[in-house]
Order: sequence, then structure tokens, then C-alpha cells
Amino acid sequence: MIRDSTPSPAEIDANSQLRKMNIDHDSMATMSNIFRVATKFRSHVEREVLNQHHLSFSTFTILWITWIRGPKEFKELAMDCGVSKGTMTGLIKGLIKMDLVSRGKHKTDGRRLMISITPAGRRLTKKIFPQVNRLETLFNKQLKVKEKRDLANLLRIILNTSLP
Amino acid sequence: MIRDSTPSPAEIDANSQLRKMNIDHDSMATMSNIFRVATKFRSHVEREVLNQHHLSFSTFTILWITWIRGPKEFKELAMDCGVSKGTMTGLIKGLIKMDLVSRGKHKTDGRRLMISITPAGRRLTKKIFPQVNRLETLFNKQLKVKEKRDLANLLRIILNTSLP
DNA sequence: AATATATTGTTTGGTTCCGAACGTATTCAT
DNA sequence: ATGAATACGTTCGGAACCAAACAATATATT
Repeated sequence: MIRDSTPSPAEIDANSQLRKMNIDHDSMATMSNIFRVATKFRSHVEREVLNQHHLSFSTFTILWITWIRGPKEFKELAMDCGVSKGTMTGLIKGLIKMDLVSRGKHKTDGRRLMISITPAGRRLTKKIFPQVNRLETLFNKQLKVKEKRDLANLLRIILNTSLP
Repeated sequence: MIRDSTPSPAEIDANSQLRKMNIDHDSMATMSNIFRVATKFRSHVEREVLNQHHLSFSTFTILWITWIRGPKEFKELAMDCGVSKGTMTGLIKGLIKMDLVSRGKHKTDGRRLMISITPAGRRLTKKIFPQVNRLETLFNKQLKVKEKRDLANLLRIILNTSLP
């Protein structure tokens, strides 16, 4: 099992060409690699697991959240999925058409919308999630447990960093 | 300076609900946090820097690569940007209309296309890139140099892991 | 040399996504 | 209370994206 943390040719070129520009190479390296991994994983999961069930990564995320956490407010759902309100409207519409989630009214605030997973949605998520997790394991198979935890913690620090 | 690596409520719920399911929590945590950071960063950069120049994250990446590495083959560009060939065709079309890149023929292979940055593209990239890097620094401001390097290396290992 | 097979980039059809404009419901000020 | 400001979700137009079908070029087989 050979572990390879070699920078890509693009990264190496970048570093040598930018020496004079007063650039924060280390931050650049973290962000660009986060990006590469995210894109690679997303498209892989969509192709291998989600598409055949007519789900996108975002609609799967909606199912996942409402499955784990129960009925959830529309707006929070949008934030957790990292999509805009307008996009969320369309995604929910699609999931309702497939009978995987349902719309409900908020108890006290007539503007708000509660989104719940349906029994069919529950069944589907329960079936699909382990397949997604198998791919997560696959992507991480070269990392030791401690490294995975360190990695997740570093990412959480970035995530929880407040921006001016 | 308070560093916060607390898992989100969603993560905590997930872990408690899934205990019986034989799930690889650590791999799940790395991938989901990679995703959160990537989405947050992407939309932030697009809103704060790129949109006002009519660039998306992908078109900026094209400029960046051709700026740093010189003329590049169409297909490699698509792979480096994590985008399909069909998408790349459209992106290049847009950049050409803005006179930021140009199409050229490959020396020996008539099928291949070489993409080069134009002087205008060079000027724009040189101006914008430091602004993007400033945001990268901002996102990473709570991490020590060693942590950033560890983070990048762990991500590279994932990236270089071969999938069956 | 002729034909089959590969590869490269474009086109096409359909989905996902954002941002801005909008209507409706709520809350706040006066 | 009544009007103004705010918050929520929908609609709309356009960009970004993918997969599959396609045309053009290159390579391999015979």
C-alpha cells in the first residue's frame, strides 16, 4: 500500500511561478486540494449510486438530513445543503413528485415550510446510504483513523472560522 | 483566537442515530466536511470576487491554469477543472467571446485543441488572483503552517488513491 | 492501401444552480 | 391600529453542468 502525497504538476508549477508575488502558498494548497477531492467525490457518487435512483447530490442530502434529523425547516435545509432558496424550491418540488418528501405547515409562522421525509423516502435512503458510505470508505482507505479525525477537525476549524 | 472544531448538530445526530448500522463514521466525517468547506469557499469567492468580472469558478480556473502553465490541451484542461468535455466547450466559448483565451491547433494532431491565455486574460488574472488568494488566507487563518501542510497532504493522499 | 477501431471536441437535450424580482405573511414603530 | 420594514418561499431568466450521439482525425489491423 503506497501512499502518495505528491503535489500535482499544476501545483508545482504554480509554486515556482509565483515566488515573487507574495502569495500564501499553503492556504492555496489546502483550498485547491479540498476542491479537487470534493469534485471527484461528488461526481463519483452521483455516477455510481445516485443517478440510477434519479437523485442528485443535493436531493440525496435533503433525504439524508430529514431522515436523520426529522422534519426540518425549508430555510435551514437550504443552508445545510449549501444551495439558494430558489434552488431548494425546485429540488423539493422534484422530491415531492417522487413521493420522497412532503411539505407541511409551520406551527406558528405561516410563512415557514416544514419538510418531512415520507415512508418511501425513508426506505430509499436506508438502502442508498450504506452504498454512499462504502464509497466514502474507499476514498479514505489510505488514511489511518487518527488521520481521518485530524483531517475532519482541521476542516471543521476552517468551517467554523468567522469571516469579516 | 478561539479555534472551534466542534461537529455540527447534524453530524452529532447522524452519529448517534447510525450506531447500529455498521457505518464508517470517520470517513463520513472527512468527506462531508470537505464538501461543506468546498461549497462555502466556492460561493464566497464567486460572490466576492469573480462575479463582478463575469467569471465563474470554472472559468477562473481555466485562466489560472493557462496563466501559470502556458498553452494547454483542451482535454487536460477539462480534467484539471473537473468538468466534462461538453461543459468545457461552452466555457471556452464564453472566454473567447470575452477575449480572455484563444483557440489554437495542435502541432501534430489535428483533433486536439490548444488553449492559450490572451494578454487581456493575463492582465485580468494577475489582478484577480491575489484577491482570491486573500480569501484563501482568510479561510485558513486559524490554522498554523504545519496544519495547513498536513491538511493538504492528507487531501493529496485521498486524491491519489486509486479506485477499483 | 483499405477498413476497422480509438480519440478528440462539438452538439443536443435535460437537470441543477444562482440571483433578482415578486407576492404573501409576520413583526415592528408609531 | 395602521403603515413600514422585514422574512419567507416561489418564479423567472440565464449560466453551468452532464451524458449520449455525432463528425472529424488519427492509429491499428489486415
